[in-house]
Amino acid sequence: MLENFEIAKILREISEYLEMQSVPFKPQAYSRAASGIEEIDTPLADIYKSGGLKALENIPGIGVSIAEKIEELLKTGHSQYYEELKKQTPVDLSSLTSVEGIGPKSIKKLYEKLNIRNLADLEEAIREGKIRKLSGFGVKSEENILKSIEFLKQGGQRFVLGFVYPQIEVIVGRLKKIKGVEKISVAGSSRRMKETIGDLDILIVSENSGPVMDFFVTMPEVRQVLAHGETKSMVRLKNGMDADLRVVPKKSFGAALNYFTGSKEHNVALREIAIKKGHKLNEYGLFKKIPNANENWTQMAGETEEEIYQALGMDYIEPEMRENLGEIELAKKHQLPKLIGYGDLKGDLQIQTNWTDGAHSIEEMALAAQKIGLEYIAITDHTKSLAMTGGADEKKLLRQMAEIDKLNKKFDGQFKILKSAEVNILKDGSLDINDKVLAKLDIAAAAVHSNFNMPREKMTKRICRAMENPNIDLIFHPTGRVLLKRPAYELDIDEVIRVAKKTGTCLEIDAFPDRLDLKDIYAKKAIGAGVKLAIDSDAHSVNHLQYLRFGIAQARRAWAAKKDIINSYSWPEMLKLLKR
DNA sequence: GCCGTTTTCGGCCCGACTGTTTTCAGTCG
Repeated sequence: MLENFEIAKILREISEYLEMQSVPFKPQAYSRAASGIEEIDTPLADIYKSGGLKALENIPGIGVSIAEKIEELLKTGHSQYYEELKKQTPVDLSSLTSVEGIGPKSIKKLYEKLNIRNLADLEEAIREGKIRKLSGFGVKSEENILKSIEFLKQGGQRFVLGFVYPQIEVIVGRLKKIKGVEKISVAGSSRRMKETIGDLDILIVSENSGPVMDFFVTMPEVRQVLAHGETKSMVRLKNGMDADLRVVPKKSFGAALNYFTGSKEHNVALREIAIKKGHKLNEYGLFKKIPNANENWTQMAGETEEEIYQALGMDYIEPEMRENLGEIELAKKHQLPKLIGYGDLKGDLQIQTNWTDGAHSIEEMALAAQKIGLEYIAITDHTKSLAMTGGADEKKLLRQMAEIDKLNKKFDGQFKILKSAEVNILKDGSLDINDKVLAKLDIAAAAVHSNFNMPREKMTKRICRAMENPNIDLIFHPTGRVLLKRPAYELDIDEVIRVAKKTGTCLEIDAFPDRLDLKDIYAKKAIGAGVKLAIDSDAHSVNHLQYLRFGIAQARRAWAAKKDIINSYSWPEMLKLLKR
């Protein structure tokens, strides 16, 4: 049975094929349907089973025709319509569209003129100088395509943590329930909450590993079994990610967890400390020599990580900090910062609604935020120069403010909606909303959404000029990167941090999984300079609020304490921290 | 192909940028 993401992917490809043929309006319809499907947590198969075609049509963006195509996909695993389209242009759409600057029309031309079907074909054609001869392409296009392919290659087979996290939780949750599984934990970069991960490592303690392993290799997510043993199994999942499961003895669980969590650099440093003390640290435990017994070791610690760190003479180090960037020295001196916790946020300062490109109303977003325990949100719809989103002009912003006043009355102090905006920073650093209206907002944020290819100095000046505006409290996603897709624009981050400090402007950690912007090391720099940060979901729908977790993780990787994050304060206290 | 506190038919996010062109197609957000 096809899963939601697989069906969404097919609909999205249909949209791109229709785009190739310049079919009007249908591409957007298919693309919207795909987005609608990505928004829902219930499997389409279940929706269809319980309510048939009618239930499918209730999903936003899905009508009679697309519902029938989903029905066909669920029943047969195929779509005639999709396959007809694919036959006309049999190319690897998802990889080709991931090249920056290449869209459906170019893909069609490249296939028809040069028989290019995938990235390898494309790269070869460029090396042979064939692309520049096509009308509409030139030397510059070749250079840009090549640059983008190189960037994609560097990403390799990595996955954005936040996007695969739900699947990880399902797998771990299921394993946890198996009889005889005493302990379970993810390890590796997923436990350190790195922004992207290469594979998934899971450790368990169980007296009887056979049935656990059997279960693991036959999970519905598994595409291929790479190894299936008593203590270790490896599978490749349908999404292309590898997952390893190891069974370890109870007395070694902490040591194994420490070893497989890494980072490698952190582990090497720990092992050196052990050696200096005359001990030995490996994935089975921390051992000391038995006097007078040649090469005989006895275990000092290993069942938990805490006892290992303690035995090495230091405080427990949170996984997010284990990069050997000074955390070990602090742990020895008992001076580790108390990191902001996963439940410490009281508000969310970047929320999009259906006033622009969000999926839900202001009230729906507020209720969803309240449900996950937040006390306030700021509504930050796009502004007018971002035309594609229906960005707000001054008039529309004022209308929205009135609407928010009404809603706040309705919430009657139980929840607070703050008036804000994601104001667009124009090419010269000026803003597309006038100061008079900006001053009326509770909090205003600014961000760059266009002209990414500016020289470093110009881009730095542009952002700094926005920060000099007394009405701008916060800069959203300050470096503009999109993980595995687009690098950050050229920017002097030290200068941006300096001006942020000088002007009292806050910087954001955008928690959206493929942004995580500022990234950990920049956020750490900002905190070090005394700049306050905000952790925001950048939610475009109620489901996105859960992404806050990944922003908090990034902040923890940046050694942030609660006091460094403005939205860990109640809203009246938070407003007092702003420069306005 | 979808959708309706402007509509069950007639609209659909649209302006800027890039690199190719000599006035514009394609892509992006």
